[in-house]
Amino acid sequence: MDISKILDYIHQLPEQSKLALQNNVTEIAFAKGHILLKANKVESNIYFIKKGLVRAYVERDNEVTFWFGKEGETIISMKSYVEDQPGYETIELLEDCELYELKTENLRKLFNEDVHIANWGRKFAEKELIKTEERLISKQFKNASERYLELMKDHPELLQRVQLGHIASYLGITQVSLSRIRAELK
Amino acid sequence: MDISKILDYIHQLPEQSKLALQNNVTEIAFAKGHILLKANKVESNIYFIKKGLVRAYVERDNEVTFWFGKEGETIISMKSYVEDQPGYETIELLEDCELYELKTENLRKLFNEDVHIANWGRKFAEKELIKTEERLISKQFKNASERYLELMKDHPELLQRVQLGHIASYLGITQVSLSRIRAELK
DNA sequence: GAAAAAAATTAACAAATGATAAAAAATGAA
DNA sequence: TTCATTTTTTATCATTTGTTAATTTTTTTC
Repeated sequence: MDISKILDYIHQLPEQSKLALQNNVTEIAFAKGHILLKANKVESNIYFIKKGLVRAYVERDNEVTFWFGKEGETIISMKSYVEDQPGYETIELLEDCELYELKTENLRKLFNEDVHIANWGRKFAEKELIKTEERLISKQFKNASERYLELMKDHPELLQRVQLGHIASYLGITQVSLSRIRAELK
Repeated sequence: MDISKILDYIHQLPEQSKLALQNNVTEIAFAKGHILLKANKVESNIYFIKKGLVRAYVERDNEVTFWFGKEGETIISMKSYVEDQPGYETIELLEDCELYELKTENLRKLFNEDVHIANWGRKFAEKELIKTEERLISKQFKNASERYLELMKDHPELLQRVQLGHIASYLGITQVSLSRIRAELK
């Protein structure tokens, strides 16, 4: 998905504002397995995914995957981006990826100069917020197998592209539990 | 908490922009038990809490409380505010409340006219996003009693002001489970 | 302050999920 | 292809959380 489409997909922008953003973006590619972003560091770039798939995880006793990003989606260390503080997430590439890179610093400048871009940034955060809130609510009153079915319905392609251990972690259960759930559904 | 402080608390605003917002705000009060916002309706106002306490819940077989708002916080039906669609949450007043009311329509106008207000709105969504994401992650790798201890640490006053059934629901467990956890901690 | 109503706790048993280990299946490298 | 490695499944038992119902405590109302 090319950058112009990605930007508009987040929120429609006037041509001039879109160009201002595009002028600050550079293309970059990494191989599967690459760690794009490390936890506990202030990250100074954000990325848009042109092609490929990544996951965000938090490291504890085990790794907890809490987000998958694919074509058209945006990779951000929220804490870095919002509060200039070290982030809690690590981003790992699950496939070879082509990315668009944008320096946070430049984006901030644009936010202050262009009301359309400021509102575009607002829309981005608001949409992400709704998605996250819906997942939280789903986690609160659906059991593991309902959440699995929901994921199958909403993002069937993930099950083809991501190994089950990561899916299980994303659903908040162990891989063994997920295997059991899948067996029961047959 | 008065409106000027609430607005700045979300994100510092130039005096003129703050006044523009304040000019669109009216004060209003409701009694404990009042339903401020109903699920499945498009809501045309947002509210800032001057005084009091509210909860947001989703209705399923049971009620699932997923948010508490107190002095200084903002009451929004996210779906209404962001996508002009009926929201999923109902807002109930847990105490007598004094609120500041702001018409979504007027806020949208201000977002398009004033870059400072647009960025203020962006910051609001971003901060809420981080809070929600942290709760999601916490839900993903902490068990019920760890989540209870976390809530006690971060928001001890809630335990004084909110009945345990709502707390249990917020933590994603039954009230009976919460009682058991509290008994074990003694 | 007593009675009624609501909220919180306790107990017993059921169901869901976790932990560990072993086996089977799939994937990748030589 | 074949061997080694990784991923997934299966099985068993332990732990956590849910369900229901009864009891106690707290709050509200008259």
